[in-house]
Amino acid sequence: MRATSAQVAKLAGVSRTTVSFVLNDVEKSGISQATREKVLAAAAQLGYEPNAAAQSLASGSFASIGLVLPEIHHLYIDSFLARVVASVLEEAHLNNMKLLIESTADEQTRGYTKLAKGGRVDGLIVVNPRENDYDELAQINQQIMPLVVFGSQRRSAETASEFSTTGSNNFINAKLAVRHLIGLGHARIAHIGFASSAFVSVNSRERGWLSALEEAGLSGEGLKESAELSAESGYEACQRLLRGKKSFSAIFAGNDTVAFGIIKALTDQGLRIPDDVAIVSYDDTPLAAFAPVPLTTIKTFPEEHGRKAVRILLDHLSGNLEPHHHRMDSHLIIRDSCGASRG
Amino acid sequence: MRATSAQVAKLAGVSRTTVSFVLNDVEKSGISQATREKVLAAAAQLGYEPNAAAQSLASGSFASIGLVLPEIHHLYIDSFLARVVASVLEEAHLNNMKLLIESTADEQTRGYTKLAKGGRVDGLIVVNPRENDYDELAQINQQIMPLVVFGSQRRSAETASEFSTTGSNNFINAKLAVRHLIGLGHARIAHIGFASSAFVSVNSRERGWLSALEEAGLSGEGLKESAELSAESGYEACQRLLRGKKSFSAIFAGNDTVAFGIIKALTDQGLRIPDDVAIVSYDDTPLAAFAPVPLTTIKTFPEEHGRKAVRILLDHLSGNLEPHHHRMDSHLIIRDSCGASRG
DNA sequence: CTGAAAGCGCTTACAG
DNA sequence: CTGAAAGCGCTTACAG
Repeated sequence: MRATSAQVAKLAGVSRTTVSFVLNDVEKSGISQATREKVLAAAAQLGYEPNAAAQSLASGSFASIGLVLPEIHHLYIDSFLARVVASVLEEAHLNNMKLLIESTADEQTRGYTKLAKGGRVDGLIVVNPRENDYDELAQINQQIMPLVVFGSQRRSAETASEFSTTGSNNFINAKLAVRHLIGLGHARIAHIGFASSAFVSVNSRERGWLSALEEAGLSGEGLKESAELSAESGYEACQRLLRGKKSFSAIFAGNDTVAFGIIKALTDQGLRIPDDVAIVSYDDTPLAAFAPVPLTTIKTFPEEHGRKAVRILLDHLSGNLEPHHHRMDSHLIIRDSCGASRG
Repeated sequence: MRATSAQVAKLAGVSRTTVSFVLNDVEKSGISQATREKVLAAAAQLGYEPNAAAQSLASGSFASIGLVLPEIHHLYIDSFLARVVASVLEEAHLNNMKLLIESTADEQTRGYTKLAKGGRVDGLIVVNPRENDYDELAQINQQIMPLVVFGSQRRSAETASEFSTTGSNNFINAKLAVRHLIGLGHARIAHIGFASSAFVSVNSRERGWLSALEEAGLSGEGLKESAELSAESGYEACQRLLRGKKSFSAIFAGNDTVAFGIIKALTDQGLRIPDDVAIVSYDDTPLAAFAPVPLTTIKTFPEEHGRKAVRILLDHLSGNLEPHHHRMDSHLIIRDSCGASRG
């Protein structure tokens, strides 16, 4: 069987206390260098690794964080989430934390609370929750464990301070994208959301689109469709738009993946991009530059936000409970799909 | 603070034993329906969730599996890994197992053993390991905990039985892809691997390419390049190929992501696909059909393999230690990039 | 059908 | 500088 700390103690000729102190680098317990080396040697000789369950139970900490993904289905399709997972994982490991991936499959009760209590984690990072989830999340943050929301913020400033958030400002960025199209002379600008607008990130982008239009005295009436994450669904949403009564000369795509479908739908229809329809999208995923028409898109920084979410969470875990809101300036990457590059 | 089983027991007027039996649905302990309901009610009233660390320590099981990714960097770039993560997660949750994501960043000592011992998991799924890792993996499987390797198998049949594996047969599939090109009349077929050939999956595809060539009396001499996962790296690898002395009329791309870069490199050079250069690639990622030239590609089933890996692992965990090797027939999805569809 | 008690392998005041 | 001992919150034979 596996070695225990008692065996290490015996082999080293010390107590289990000393073994624990040495292996955990406890500062104030001035263990002599000689003792320290004996313990280390004994541990190495036995291939000792502490039992994580016993450690957690005794210390009250799991040394783990939970990453909660909205619909695991998203991971299949969109590279955005994968980048979040990867960056959170890296940063967690850098800080000697394990990472558990959770998802909230259940439709009615999202089950965040159960996750928090039974999740063998010390804190939670919740990616792109729904508007409806916010109360439960705030309660968890207050009563159970610290929590950072990735990818969306609450609308009202008043309640925004309940828990920490990181992520791009969807509203402002969407506005930036649509203003760019307006600046290029477009007046009929459609929008295809990348998922249900129950997701805060989705409806924030939609509101940004609308807000930019209104600012310019334009209307989005009849020019909105929703996709369901995949390029296929973007293709279909664009077809619905084409079949609609309203004409349009530009599309603000909810994200790059959906934009791939939009490009194909337009092309199949014989329309040229950007000549007949200009496109601006969102995310700057790794393939955006390799699309059939290289995508003009909002570059966000999911990796940065992911790492920052971990750091904020660790800060909370170490006692600083002041909520923190991390934003980074996104910007538009101009490629071919918007038509701007041709002067 | 959080409720404990003692509090639930007290509120329900029973012992902690009974609470444990009811909450864990222990079969043979014929708890009366009345008692059962009392316990459930008390647990619900207190919002009781068992402490996972205590459960693990007492039961000796973590109810968790570890998913070990080769280089976490891959996740940033290639959608293939994301599909594996998603499917493994789904299947794990279906079986009430938690999922920890691990990675093996360290170059020299991969650290699988440490992961296994300190990983608070009951078993491991290891994705695309390197050839060098196999001995350590076999040892873990034998001495520490069951383990399933995803995405590659050992070359020799003799040692293949040491641990279970799932994944597509890279060698055979690569051969299939290259034979298809040969069948279309191509005689100078280049290959661009998607990563270092230290990865078993990479060098298996390369061997498949070579084997198909040799079978047809062709040579691959001077026609091999390696990318590093990204579309950009595929672009550059293709440029190197174009600068080389050997001419070629077709490319077998190591995966779809790399193929996106290859398409752009060829197009930028004024070459037409498939007229001047035909392409067949590997994976059938969600965007393969939306590439500038829709990709003819090997369709594998990462989600199926991911789910199967979990099921095999659970089977091992429940005592059946017979190694299992799961393969599925892959096939070629014909789209435009190979030229076959134009008859 | 149910309870008292040992035990899982650590950590951590506390005492020396 | 180091050790004896309590305790973390469960599970699980065992006894009744």
